[in-house]
Amino acid sequence: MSPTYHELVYAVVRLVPRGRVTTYGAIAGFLGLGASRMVGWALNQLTWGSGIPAHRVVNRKGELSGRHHFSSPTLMQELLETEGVLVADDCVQDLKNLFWNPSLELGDDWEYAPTSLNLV
DNA sequence: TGTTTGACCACGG
DNA sequence: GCCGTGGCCAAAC
Repeated sequence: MSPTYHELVYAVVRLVPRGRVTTYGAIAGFLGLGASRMVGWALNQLTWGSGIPAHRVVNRKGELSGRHHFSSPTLMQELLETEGVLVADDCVQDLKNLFWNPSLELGDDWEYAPTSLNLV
């Protein structure tokens, strides 16, 4: 079964460590989607049953652009702060330091594998 | 089947 | 360094 870009995005987001954040563009570029919007759209399909830490995905400015899609507008910030990520004015502080680069951490030869979905 | 939309990004002024 | 514009690809209407 060929994975859709949703599944690719989900797999990558699940691999984001606690206390770290990544960006839509990083995921899009890493997956070679070429369209960062698709990442956001894919995450829009997420539900709390998916077990995907979507709160660790922010836009390139570090702003919590997707907070409005959570159960509560402040939930995203709460989750990040719980993981030790400083958030102020809906923006991740010290994004440059907390940024998690998929292609750098996983390597350019990383491939989607169903087993990745079993990780939490 | 064609149009619109979307949790965005890069670029130019 | 901020603002406007184009592009990007797939799903929803």
